[in-house]
Amino acid sequence: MSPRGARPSSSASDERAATLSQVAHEAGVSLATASRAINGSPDRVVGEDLRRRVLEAAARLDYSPDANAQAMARGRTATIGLIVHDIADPYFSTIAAGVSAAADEEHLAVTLANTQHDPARELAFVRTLQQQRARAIILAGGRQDDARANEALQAALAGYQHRGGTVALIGQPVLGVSTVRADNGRGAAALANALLDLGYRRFGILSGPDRHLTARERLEGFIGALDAAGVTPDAVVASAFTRDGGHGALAELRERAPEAEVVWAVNDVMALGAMTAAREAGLSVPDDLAFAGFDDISTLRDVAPPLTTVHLPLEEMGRLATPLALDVDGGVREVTVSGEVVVRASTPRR
Amino acid sequence: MSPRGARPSSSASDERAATLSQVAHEAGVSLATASRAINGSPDRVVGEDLRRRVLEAAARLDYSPDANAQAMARGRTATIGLIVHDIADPYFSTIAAGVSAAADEEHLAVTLANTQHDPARELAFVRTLQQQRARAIILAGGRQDDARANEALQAALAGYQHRGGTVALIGQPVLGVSTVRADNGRGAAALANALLDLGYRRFGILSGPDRHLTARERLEGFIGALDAAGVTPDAVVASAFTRDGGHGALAELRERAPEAEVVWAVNDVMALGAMTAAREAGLSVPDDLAFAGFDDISTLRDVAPPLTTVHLPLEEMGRLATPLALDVDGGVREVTVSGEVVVRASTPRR
DNA sequence: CTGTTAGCGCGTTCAC
DNA sequence: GTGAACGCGCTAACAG
Repeated sequence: MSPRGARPSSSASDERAATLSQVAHEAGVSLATASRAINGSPDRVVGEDLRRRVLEAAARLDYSPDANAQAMARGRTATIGLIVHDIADPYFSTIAAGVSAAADEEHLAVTLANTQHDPARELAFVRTLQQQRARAIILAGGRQDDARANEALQAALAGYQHRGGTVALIGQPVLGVSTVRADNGRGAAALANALLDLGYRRFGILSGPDRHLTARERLEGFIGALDAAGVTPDAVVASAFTRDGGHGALAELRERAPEAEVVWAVNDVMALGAMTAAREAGLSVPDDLAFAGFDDISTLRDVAPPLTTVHLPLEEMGRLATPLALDVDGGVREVTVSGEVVVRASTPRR
Repeated sequence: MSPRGARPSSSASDERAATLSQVAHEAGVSLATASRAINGSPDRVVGEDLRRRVLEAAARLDYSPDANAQAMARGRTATIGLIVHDIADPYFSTIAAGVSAAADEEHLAVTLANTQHDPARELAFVRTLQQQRARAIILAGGRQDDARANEALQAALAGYQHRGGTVALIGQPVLGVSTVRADNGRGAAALANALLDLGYRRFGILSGPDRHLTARERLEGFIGALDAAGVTPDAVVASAFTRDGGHGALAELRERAPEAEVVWAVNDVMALGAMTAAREAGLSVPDDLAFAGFDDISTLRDVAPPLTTVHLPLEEMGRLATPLALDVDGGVREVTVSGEVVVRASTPRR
């Protein structure tokens, strides 16, 4: 193996990185001075000359501070944990992009945890992040109305917070921590009204799991608005909150609501899956059946016909969650973003 | 604030977590014994009785090992870094899901770095991950043929490796490290032949940036196959390797290749963007113009008409990269996955 | 402004 | 088997 890469000008180049004390030695100053020069604490009080000497020595040795040692000495890390249900889902990957961008600005590293929709894994990740002493945890994704799971999670988060960690949620504030939430009910109601305005009267609804709070909020908002207009949906079919959930549930919906003019799914991926299923069944969209969703994931830009939905600023939500999560002053805050109805060609006027 | 969460049975419950030595004290054993009992080093030589006492004490104190301290003492972390161009792009988020799953199995945490297509940021992340002493780094995304940027990156990676870090790429092996690569040339050629078989003779091509190696490999494979059949593309238009790149470049392609029967873009997101642009221009897909892509991102499941493409096992590629990245024995290995042509309705027989 | 000295929490030699 | 002591690399008092 020929030696490659950086080559310190002096002495032996070990397998391991140069340490601060080596830098200090090389610069002929004390450890403390080297530390101050390189880090420049709030009190940037190192003589310009020494400071320069240290920096040069560091460059010469290709010094790279050890974040673990710093974390240890400082008592806190520069890491933020992000827990999502499924990073491959555009909903979450967009949120992740937002969190990542915001974390970047704060010079924080992001540890990604992908639960694959498994509450047990979610719990395990909270513990792992606690071990890493992550400064904050952001939990993205709607909660379920599952007392046991929520209690376990809440206990784990409480333990984490008890030790100085801070937490934010993107979803529902059921856990007593700061939360970025979407005004699901209002958004869904607005969408329902928009569809009514367009002339739709026969609705088939693909709801998520009964206990999924986001699904429930949206469903209630939507049905409430229909109700106010004296309209009752032909059928409401529950399924998983995923693309495949929507895809698989369409057949039942058609059976139970053969007269439906429009199918509304509680999120976009479900709507897309259902739309595909409709096509597979030989239907034409939107002529035979119209479709609408919720979220406005970026994927929709290239879907035909363009899907009517409720726009949520997903990346922004990820961004917003970051300062909330980092907020140490213990206040439980709540930020609500509102959804905006976007009518597109998947729901033409009737 | 009412105290909530875990409550140690004994003494005061500090703001900070219980330490191993507290556990040792609580259990009436030495620090060393506690360490061995909880960790069970290769030499699991702690009496069953003591072991039990320690574990109980740990549970009572709600002990949570400090990963930073462990990393420090052990000399290595349990973290793997993942650098991607854009986590919101389905191509990368799917790879990320694969990496995440594989890392999970190895009990490694994943630090996510999102470069937003900026080489400078990429470099910065390599440094950050080095500071974190991440055990390995996975760089996903095709390289550019940019000597300066590549050299800088290569130097940074070499420094990282010099200090014991290991690296793997998902893309091209231009950096002298282990790589998971797709057989882009062969896949593209197979696609070209499939399109020829379907009766297409007039091709409009949306290539990526000239210096983008993945784009180039695919382009060359495709054109080579056309060539062998005595066919020359009507036009090749370069653009960004993104959805918007494809979307924006379609107009020029139509201008330069008005007779084209099919548009092939070097990746799916570009093809989708272009397809949308075609529709916006009033064309019907695939009747007026057929489309094909490359990658088979999951998004395609719900696109209409279904897009013909070359399937790449993206999640699997992320999975495969993980052991490669972790491989300490210094061998530069290369794994090639092959793409499989998938003909769908976006390219009907002519 | 700069240097000395304690730790941070844990793994790991060494002795016993 | 178990315990005592050292060190990982760095920051943060505390002195000068």
